[in-house]
Amino acid sequence: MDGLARLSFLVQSAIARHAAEHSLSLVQTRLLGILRDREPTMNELARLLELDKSSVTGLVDRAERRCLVERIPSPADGRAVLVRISDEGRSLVSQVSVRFEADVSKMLDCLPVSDRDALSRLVSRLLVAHATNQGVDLFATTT
Amino acid sequence: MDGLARLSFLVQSAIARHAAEHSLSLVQTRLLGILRDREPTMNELARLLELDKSSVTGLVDRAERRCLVERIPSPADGRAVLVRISDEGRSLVSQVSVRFEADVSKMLDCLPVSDRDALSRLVSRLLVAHATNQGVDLFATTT
DNA sequence: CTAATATAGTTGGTGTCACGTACTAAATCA
DNA sequence: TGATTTAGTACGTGACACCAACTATATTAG
Repeated sequence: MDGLARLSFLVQSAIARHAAEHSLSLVQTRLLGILRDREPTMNELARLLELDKSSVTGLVDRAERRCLVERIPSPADGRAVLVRISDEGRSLVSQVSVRFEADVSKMLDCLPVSDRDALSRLVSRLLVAHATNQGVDLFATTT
Repeated sequence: MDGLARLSFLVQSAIARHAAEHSLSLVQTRLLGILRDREPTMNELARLLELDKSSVTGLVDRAERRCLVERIPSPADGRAVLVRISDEGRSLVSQVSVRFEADVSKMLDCLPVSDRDALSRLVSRLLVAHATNQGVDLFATTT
């Protein structure tokens, strides 16, 4: 299934294109996307992004320099830091997201509605399937 | 349709994981994937990868240093250079591709066969749809 | 309660990757 | 033939990713 790979490159480049309109990189956009509904520690962020923790330090540094996110000392753990998205960060990522979704809709326009629903259902199911596998993987690798 | 974005990150990270087993980056792998059935000039390569031509120089430099590709002077144009994949490059990319496809099949295992076919059909159709749009875009921008 | 260990995060060094600009050489146009 | 376009490279900069080493806080053992 080579098609999935090619589709993923298309999707990524669409996101990157809209992100670039706001001088955001793909990774910065992904960071902000994750922070929309979470306030994780650096460590959790590294796990969510599948990055080394030292990579996350630089990522958050650059985002913080642009006032897109904020480091908050964790009240629960003196070592830990919570990362919180700023209003500006939230605004930027939502603009990118809106434009990207417009792109996707346009691309889906050529499909009949029933196919669109089918696709949506299949994609969700794949994500769920992966999430469970991921759980297993994590369990396996951390043991 | 946030799902498509998340799926694309999953796919990319799966490819990256298998590529890393052979010390290949995602971009290097993509380069080799493109070269499997083509022998483009640097310029065409830049268009295929949607990169600046100066970026392609470095990309091919690093691949050539590892003997994964070869620069061939174009017989038709004294300025141009053709990029050809080597046997080793072909072998590496095919190994990555095999493992990735195994991943995908495993992920698809939890879907009924009819859904798998449906997904495959939908993905192909999206790619075709995009290709035509892309064609239009290219026509528009190059005119 | 202190000493050993584990954990959270940063720092510094290296390499990949992407871009813009400036350049060389070959092709094309006038 | 002289001017302009085109293919590719060189160089400088910055984002990004990793590893190894380090600091500081937490946790655990004795």
